[in-house]
Amino acid sequence: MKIGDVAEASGLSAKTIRYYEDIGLIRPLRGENGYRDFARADVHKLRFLSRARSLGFSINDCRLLLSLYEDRSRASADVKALAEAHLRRVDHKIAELEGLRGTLRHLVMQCHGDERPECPILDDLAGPKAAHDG
Amino acid sequence: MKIGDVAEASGLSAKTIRYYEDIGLIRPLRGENGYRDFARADVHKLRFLSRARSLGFSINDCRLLLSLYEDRSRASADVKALAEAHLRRVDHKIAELEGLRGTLRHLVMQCHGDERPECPILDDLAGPKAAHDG
DNA sequence: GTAGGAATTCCAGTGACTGGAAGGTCAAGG
DNA sequence: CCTTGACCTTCCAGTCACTGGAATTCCTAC
Repeated sequence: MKIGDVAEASGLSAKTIRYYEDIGLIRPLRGENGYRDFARADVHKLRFLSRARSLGFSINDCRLLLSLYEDRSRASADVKALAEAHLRRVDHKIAELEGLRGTLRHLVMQCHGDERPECPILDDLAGPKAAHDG
Repeated sequence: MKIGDVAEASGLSAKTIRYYEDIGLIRPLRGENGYRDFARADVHKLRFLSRARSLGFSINDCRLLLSLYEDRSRASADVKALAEAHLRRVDHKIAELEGLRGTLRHLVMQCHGDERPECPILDDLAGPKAAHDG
């Protein structure tokens, strides 16, 4: 199977697949013409990677997940721990963004948004200013 | 004012401040010894940048915000438009993360997380498998 | 034989820094 | 006068996960 077909089958771009080979996530065979020749297992791995990446796992997590996936004697606890750690990171990120969204919303609401220069958004960014000292 | 003091006053690292000069956000003077010599206006700008960055505005947005800030005849509508666009990006990102969090939570809950190898998380990542073909 | 599409490699760029090396400057202390 | 140590300087490399593009080769069809 050539890289274009694999790209279509996995949902990853050919560029990304070559990159994944570069960093050692997959090791496709090569044909006589130098073209990569992907086995079914490679395509399977790439679909696995595609899904894991879409869930926001880092490449490093993906590497670990793949090795756990291929380890028939793994403990599901190891996988769960990884997923939980990632979930906590996602929770944290969401909380951070929600905080920032609150501030942004507040600022946007306060700004009348017309042709005049007065702007509470810029005033906020500029920070507290002494009353007597413009 | 030297870079260390400015770093403390602005909440940015000295490295970051040098970087901001590199990309043209600020232009501090230089003393005879080659050290940067920050004016009050520079510190003010850096605090502005620090705050804008902490609200998630990109460096490019910051550049625009700064120029609007310094343009006495700006229209607040321009600032508001920028902030609203950013707010939409944040909303979008939160929605994306929330979707992915739902999936992760679901998977984590389904995984018993013990010493056995059976793992719904890995099964999900591996994708649909034909029933007769392991 | 020629056009095209798809494959190859390699280099550079993204965003916003961060780390580290190698060296210059300054104030204090012996 | 010399050293120590904190601070400053520049420059290069690395981060993360790709992505774009150039130059070249391969295969297929007409």
